Amino acid sequence: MAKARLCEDFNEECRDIVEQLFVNFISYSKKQTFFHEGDDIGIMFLVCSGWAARAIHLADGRRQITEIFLPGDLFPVHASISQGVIEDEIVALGECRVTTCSPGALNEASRQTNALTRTLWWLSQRDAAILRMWIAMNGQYRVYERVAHLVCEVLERLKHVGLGEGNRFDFPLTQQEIGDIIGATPVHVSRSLKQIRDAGLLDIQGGVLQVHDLERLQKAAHFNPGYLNPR
Amino acid sequence: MAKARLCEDFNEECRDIVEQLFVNFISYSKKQTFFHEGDDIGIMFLVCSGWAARAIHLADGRRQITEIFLPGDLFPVHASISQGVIEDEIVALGECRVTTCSPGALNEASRQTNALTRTLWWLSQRDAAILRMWIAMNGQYRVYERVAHLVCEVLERLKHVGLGEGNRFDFPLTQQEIGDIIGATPVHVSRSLKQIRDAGLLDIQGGVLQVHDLERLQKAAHFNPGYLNPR
DNA sequence: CGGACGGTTGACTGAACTCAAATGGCGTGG
DNA sequence: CCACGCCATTTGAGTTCAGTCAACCGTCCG
Repeated sequence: MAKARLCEDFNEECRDIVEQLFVNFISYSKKQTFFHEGDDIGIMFLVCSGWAARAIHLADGRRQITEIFLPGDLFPVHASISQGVIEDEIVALGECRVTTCSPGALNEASRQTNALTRTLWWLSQRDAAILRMWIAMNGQYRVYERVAHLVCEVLERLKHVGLGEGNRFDFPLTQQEIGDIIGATPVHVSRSLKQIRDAGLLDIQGGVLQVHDLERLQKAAHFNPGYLNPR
Repeated sequence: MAKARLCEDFNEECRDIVEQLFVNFISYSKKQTFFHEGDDIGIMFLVCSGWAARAIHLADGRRQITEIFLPGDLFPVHASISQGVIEDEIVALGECRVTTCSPGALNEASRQTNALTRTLWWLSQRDAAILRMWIAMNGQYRVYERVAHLVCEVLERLKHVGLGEGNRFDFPLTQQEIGDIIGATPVHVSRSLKQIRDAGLLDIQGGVLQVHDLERLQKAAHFNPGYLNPR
């Protein structure tokens, strides 16, 4: 979160307010579930480092990751349990450090600072746009295109918060988890990654992803970053 | 919208406020695009009758419908144009009558009425939950399961606003449009619908869908309505 | 009457899944 | 330090699901 510059409205003032509001630090370890017992209001999380994901557990045991949270991302956690069954959970993908804040405090601050209001609006719009794009990805794209698109999106999002320099970034996902995001089996993810690797577009080694040819990768993914910058 | 009772918080007071705020009626005809020229803020639409959809146009010409708006649904429209290309549009599916309101007026009213605030929160939570479920549908389910799930979801949503009595409702979608929602070709949608029909689960005739065996349809769809009722 | 459109059906193709086995890294415990 | 087991990944072979191409039908509308 060091040099986050999410959107145009996120200025120094915003940063200061956020840093004053989000004070409690928590660390989650790989596969640990974010949990905050029975509160109706929920609690706001801001990712400092590492990745987290929201996942749906389907009736037949399959799992779908519906959102990933990268450094700088803000999201509410409130238990989503229906008839005693956890339908919707948030889980750390690798080590993940976050800070927290009550939604009330954030709303209060937002009432007093227009730039913060607009930043929160921007974030919610962007998150919704990502959800819609993932619907399109899963509905329309081939598996290797989805893998490529995911990488492009993550890289673009990381660049918004000053990470991903040299088209290189920490990539904690297993192929199983990639499959849970794009709706494919780990076997097919492996094959698709091999295709992309063999085409010289990227490499993954030791949890670090290096994009070699961003332009061709984006073309292969039909990636257009417009949806990540709502106005 | 006659006897809408969306969530617990949507009471008589809310209904009165909404009826006072949303005064301008507009009708859109089949395939007509919702349009409101160059405003940054956007404008709020409330569906009175008929269906509308938000669709993404992908680089290769394919189309993905990412949201459908049924009677009682509230959504903002603001031009989503990047580099002169329409990426995201809202279009009528059949005849669609709506009312409009400025977001500012709605926010102002919400500041004064807690029940309205909570209703708006409930709506946004539910919409996000639907987006996430659609990601899961497109990622994990077989095409005939997706078709069944879509019907279950629509029926459940219609029942929230007092429609769908007798498990019967107006269904304006073409098979092409169903395919644009669930990520399938119209040919395969036709086959899947035939399967579902032949199993005696539902019938579509003259733009009216009749569910014959809701329980078995829900089972075939792995449908669990929990996500449509955020708390 | 003719054309456009939506829906149905068949034959074929191709993408992605399943099942299965083998590899290699990594951490734990002897 | 080594052996072992676990986990993630890779690869192969066969199957199934869904897409493509194409023909045909019915209806609605100009």
